[in-house]
Amino acid sequence: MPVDLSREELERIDELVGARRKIKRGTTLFRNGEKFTSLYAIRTGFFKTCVAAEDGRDQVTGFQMAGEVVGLDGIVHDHHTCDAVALEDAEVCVMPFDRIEELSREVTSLQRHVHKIMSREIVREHGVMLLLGSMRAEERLATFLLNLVQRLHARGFSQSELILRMTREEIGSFLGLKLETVSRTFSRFVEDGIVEVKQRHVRILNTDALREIVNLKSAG
Amino acid sequence: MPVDLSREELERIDELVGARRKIKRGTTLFRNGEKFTSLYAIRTGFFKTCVAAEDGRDQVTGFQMAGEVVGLDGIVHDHHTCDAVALEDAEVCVMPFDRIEELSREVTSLQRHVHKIMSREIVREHGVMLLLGSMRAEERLATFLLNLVQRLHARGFSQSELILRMTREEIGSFLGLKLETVSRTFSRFVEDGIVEVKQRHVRILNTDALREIVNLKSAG
DNA sequence: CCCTATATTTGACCGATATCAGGAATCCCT
DNA sequence: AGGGATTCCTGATATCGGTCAAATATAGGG
Repeated sequence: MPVDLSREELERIDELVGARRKIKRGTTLFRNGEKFTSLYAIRTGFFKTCVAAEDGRDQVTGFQMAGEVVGLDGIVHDHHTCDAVALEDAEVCVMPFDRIEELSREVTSLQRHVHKIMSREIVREHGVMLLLGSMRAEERLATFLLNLVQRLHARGFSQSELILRMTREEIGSFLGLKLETVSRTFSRFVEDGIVEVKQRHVRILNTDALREIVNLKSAG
Repeated sequence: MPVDLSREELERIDELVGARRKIKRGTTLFRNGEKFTSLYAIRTGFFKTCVAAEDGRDQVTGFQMAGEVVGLDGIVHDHHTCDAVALEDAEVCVMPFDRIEELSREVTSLQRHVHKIMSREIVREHGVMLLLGSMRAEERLATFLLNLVQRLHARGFSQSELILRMTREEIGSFLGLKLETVSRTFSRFVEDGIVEVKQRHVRILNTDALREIVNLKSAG
């Protein structure tokens, strides 16, 4: 992860990373109610996090990929308040949180880094709230695709091609839509020549059209 | 704020609180794009925070009252990414963030406290995502009222009576509804004898009914 | 204390998304 | 490679909340 660190600082931070842990597709890294001990840096694989209401409803709160950190929800109450589920076989670095706190008292840049990670998550969630609170189905899906492809691109993957690791239902849960609406909206994008879709394989043919869908609507 | 601290630690933390600042109703504590310098602990008054999309749409991301902290969004990019607007004349403690970081390297309990505040905000936002993503209008408003009254009660106010500091439009923005829907939903609650509403003054007559509305629906 | 801007309520109608249902494609395990 | 389960697509219909419009109430500055 990109922080400016001296050699010595880097060595200190190596102490922080405990075991690695492999997570099989479909299994959980942690679950709502479990004791919080560590943050997890995703090395490989793809996760979703979701919260559940008492009545069984549940809401995907995010999708996380290599280089991202999960587990921040557990800090407040020493217990996790959401589930982290691997959508494909994955590997994470386990970073015991008391070690993180200890080290970040000594290594200023680590302290700063931890704060930024948490703040980034807060800002990301603001974006999701904007999406859920004010966008229409097409805008939500377009926003979702642009966000995914941008994050993948930052990791060296294609700007225009991606494989969805999640089902239509999971996309729908994240976007506040039913899976049928997700499917129909994909179909409309295909009709309009904006994307090609073969099941989980998506190729973006017209990125600008997606951007327009996001920005042009409503109060535009 | 409730942390266990020694006398000495308390004195250190006093250093942290810089000036107080008064914010007139309708004016902003900080704005999207402004340089981030400080977190703000609300002493008195009531705020909303909102994010804006390029096209002018905007989304209220939360309402904050005495004892709560605003400004966490600014940490990632050293600039704020939302507006904090006072909904009534307010006063805040300005806490320069570099002082916070400095002190929390020395005072473990402060470090822990800062982490918890950020994690709490993340968890709160998960709840909002669940609301926006999966609840119907009545459930959203019931959840909103229960949450507000619970927070007010924790501050020594009534469990059943509250004064809304925000407009129907702001409630609607927060809940992902139009103001007309908020108004109509209030009216339905009144018809059903669940609440009394006189403009901004709300009296909850049947808390359990509100709880049922939240829990009983959908997958219940 | 009045006056005007702002906020709220309510009605009628519309449209986007949900719901229900059936069938097709695909994946994954054996 | 086969087969069953899961996922996905699409159509018909229902419904919730949005939109447009107008009347009323209220707050707060002058």
